[in-house]
Amino acid sequence: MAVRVRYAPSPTGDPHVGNIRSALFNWLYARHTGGTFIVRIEDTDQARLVPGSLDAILDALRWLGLDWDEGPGADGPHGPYVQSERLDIYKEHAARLVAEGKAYECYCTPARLDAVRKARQQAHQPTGYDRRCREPEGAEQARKENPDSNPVVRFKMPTEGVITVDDFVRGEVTFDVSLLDDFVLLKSDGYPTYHLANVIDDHLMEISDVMRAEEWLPSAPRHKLLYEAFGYEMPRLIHLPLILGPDRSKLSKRHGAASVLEFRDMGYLPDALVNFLALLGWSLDETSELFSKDDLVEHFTPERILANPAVFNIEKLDWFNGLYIRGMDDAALADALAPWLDDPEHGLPASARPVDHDYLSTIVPLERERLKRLAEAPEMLSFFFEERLDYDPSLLVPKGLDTEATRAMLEAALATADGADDWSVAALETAYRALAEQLGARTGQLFGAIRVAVTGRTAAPPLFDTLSVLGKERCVSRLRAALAAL
RNA sequence: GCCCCUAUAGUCUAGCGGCCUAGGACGCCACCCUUUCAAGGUGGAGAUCGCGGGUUCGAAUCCCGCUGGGGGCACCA
Repeated sequence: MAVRVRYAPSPTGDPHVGNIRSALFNWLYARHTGGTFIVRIEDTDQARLVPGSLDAILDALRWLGLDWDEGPGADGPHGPYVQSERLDIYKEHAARLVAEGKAYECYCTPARLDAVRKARQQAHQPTGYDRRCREPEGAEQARKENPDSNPVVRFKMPTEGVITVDDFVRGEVTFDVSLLDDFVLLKSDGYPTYHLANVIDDHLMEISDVMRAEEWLPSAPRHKLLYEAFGYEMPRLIHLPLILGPDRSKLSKRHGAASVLEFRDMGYLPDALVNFLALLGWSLDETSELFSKDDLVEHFTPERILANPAVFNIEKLDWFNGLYIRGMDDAALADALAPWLDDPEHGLPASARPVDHDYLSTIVPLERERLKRLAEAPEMLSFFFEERLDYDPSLLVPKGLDTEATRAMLEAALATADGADDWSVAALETAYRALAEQLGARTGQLFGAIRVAVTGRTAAPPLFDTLSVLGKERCVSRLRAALAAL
């Protein structure tokens, strides 16, 4: 049977990493099997819709390279792929269940429902609807109490017995049906609940495997009963372990960055994020952990999905990102860096923009292995571009030397620079090593002082590469400025 | 309160009855390389495999209980 899987986000907020990990696993499974990846928008909660969030979700998918075969902007045979455009379908199906005696209208008010819930909890009973409207008398009474309200449609659950659902990751999970209540299928505003819309659409869209987060496992028995009520075959269920924050609760906004778009904006590479996310709840073997997207497509199988939740460890993401940055060639990294440097808000000062691409290409080899995130570039590379350096002059004085000795050293360094006609890395190194010897200074002291003078910082790429890239003119004037500031 | 899932180092994980004196990775520490910072290399600390019972000649691996952690219990998804 052809694999047809779906990612079914609801446009109620940012595309957070837990959600997108579900999208990734579905996508990987579809691509691994040559199946179909569908994006379906579950916008059935009118109250919680967040404008712009649909675009944000689709942007996140595009950014990560998770393309869909059917869904928004990719029409297929089972559309529309937006649930708010399928309302008639859900209404018909709900009406069918009512006509068959498998569902019923309920007129109870939220206030009453709330009271029932509280009373049950206090009585140490499972919370849930008391089924008043399931009997004609109860419904009649409820209708009299609320003559103006529209009813909801509730599903008639069996009142006893157990139901076993088969989760591909966990095996058989058994629930006591008597503990489950008659859940709502159709809301009073005419929109379906998740349970109804999901079951109908998964069937109509011929979904073969439902891969979703573990938080859905408790509603699986309801879904199974719904499939049976409609006479539909149930897709295979694959529940993914949750992604947790450092405090071990479900990862959310309050843990800091949770939206995939935030990670993009912090300068993480999509492939690094994908690699990292793939390893949260899935692994291949003892040692493999470096996976390109193609590798993942080749190796991903649901058999290797774990059952236990995973804590989101941003330090490992940082490591992955550094690894992927180091894996980029000069041209690719320069291209990736340019927009960050040219960004009016977080990039280089206006006077340094736009960056010269050729110049940037010469800088890239020096900074590649120092960058963890692209967003660090403006701060890290600024001294290559700014005219005036702003730093604490006391940094110029090396350990073990005083101001006067430093001055003498920098004057000699300036003279050497001034007199140099070969500005290559090798020539510079030869000249300055000779100078250190001539001055009786340790190389660390001399080079350190020059480094601060020329970069404004104590930590920078190798000195002679830096000088060479910076060019003679800039170095000479910075050495002069340093002497003036001392 | 009721239900469900889960349990190997701080974190991600390998392990599916003997190959485990428990392997890999991030992080941490040390050393090497070295003009600084990184990167890289080498080494190290860190897990009584949550605890207690079984089953078995033999258990991290199977079973049960407990405990911890998480999730669910809406006219939200």
